[in-house]
Amino acid sequence: MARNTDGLSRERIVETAVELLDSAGESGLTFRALSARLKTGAGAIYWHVANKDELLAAATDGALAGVTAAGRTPEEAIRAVAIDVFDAIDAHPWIGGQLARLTSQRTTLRILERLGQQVQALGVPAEALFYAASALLNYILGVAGQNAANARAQTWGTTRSEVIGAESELWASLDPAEFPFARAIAGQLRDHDDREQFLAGIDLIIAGIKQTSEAGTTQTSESGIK
Amino acid sequence: MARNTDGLSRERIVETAVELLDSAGESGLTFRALSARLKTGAGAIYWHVANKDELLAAATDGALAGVTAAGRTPEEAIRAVAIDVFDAIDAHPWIGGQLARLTSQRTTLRILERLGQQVQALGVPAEALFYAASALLNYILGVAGQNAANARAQTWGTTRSEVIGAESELWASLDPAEFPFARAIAGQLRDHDDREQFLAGIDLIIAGIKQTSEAGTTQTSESGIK
DNA sequence: ACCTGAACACCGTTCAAGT
DNA sequence: ACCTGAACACCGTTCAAGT
Repeated sequence: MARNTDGLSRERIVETAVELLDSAGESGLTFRALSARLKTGAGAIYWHVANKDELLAAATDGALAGVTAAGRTPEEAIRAVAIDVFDAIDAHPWIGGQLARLTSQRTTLRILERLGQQVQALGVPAEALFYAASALLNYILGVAGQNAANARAQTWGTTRSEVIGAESELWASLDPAEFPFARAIAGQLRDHDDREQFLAGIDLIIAGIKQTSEAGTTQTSESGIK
Repeated sequence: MARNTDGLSRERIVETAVELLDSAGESGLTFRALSARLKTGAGAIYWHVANKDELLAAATDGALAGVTAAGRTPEEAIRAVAIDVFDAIDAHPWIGGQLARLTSQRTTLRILERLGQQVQALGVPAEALFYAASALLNYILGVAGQNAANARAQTWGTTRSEVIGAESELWASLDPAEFPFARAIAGQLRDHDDREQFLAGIDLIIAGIKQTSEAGTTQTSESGIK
């Protein structure tokens, strides 16, 4: 490593793309901006990277490479995987948008693998494994997408708590006949913590997985053993 | 209604945008294509619609206006909401991508309201309502995003089952040391039904919500009553 | 083998000018 | 009040030409 410091390389391109995404957001990554920062021509990048989608996938893949599954129990390990993904998105909000678009199947497959191994360790019967693990993955991807959308909706000077505060007031002022629920939880929206909310959802799914698999068979039986 | 058949109107613009999205996908909606179909100038649309984001939000909102919450039990009603969203995405794949981007907060708020009312009916304690309902919403949005991504990855002539079959074979051929889980469930991936998988996830979350709220307090107590 | 940079075929959006 | 359509300021991608 550390060879070829001056010449262009896929590694250096992806690295610079991440810098651009971190500092200027999704819309900041441009082949022109990228080539300017790399002091090269716009077309040169295409020698090392097929197109923008591949570049984004590589950037996402790199940023999530460190997702592990440490924990003394399967439950803890599942939470650890989820937290790793959450923290990565927190540090690089653009990851959320990419994950939700699935352009990087390799990345989601790796996360699914980590989750699935722990779901297996939970004692879930073989025929229920796929649905259980993918429920966790889809939930994580949903939160990822929302976080990215929230980050995108901000930018213009406002802080997160200002946005949440305004949204909470909006909910509190809705028509009581049509939106009783939103009104009732407006206060919880204002005071909630994103990470706690995220983990509460993970815990609900884990609880559901454990309970359903303890019950012996799922409601949709006769589908596994044939 | 049915007035102004010839003149441009927000209604007619949104309607035509949906046609374009349905027939040509997300990339098919262009102000040039739209104005050509409406036999008007590209700039005329801006008189009725602020920009493309607003147009997409209006299209998404319209396509999901029919989401209801019919069902004899809260569980059934939650499933009904989820199925309505799933079916709408199935019919108009571009909705998934929009929902995951949250450009249409009104739409997601309405879905959250429907889900939340039923979660309330489930007997969930007040301080756990927000997390429970948003877990369901985030899961639904996650699946929505994945469906949209799958639809996007297809287009080029291949059928859904061909794509799934190829992916299943890939999983089966992965390194057993690194991807034991993916290998184990490759068959389930091949044979699974998208709707059944989606509903299985909903059921897991419902089971988790019921079990956690029956237990009296959640792990994260002391946060609600103060 | 790798890089340059002009050119191509698009975008969303604006805006003077029309009716 | 509403519409026209040329123009602006961008995009991602290609490709002849260079080294």
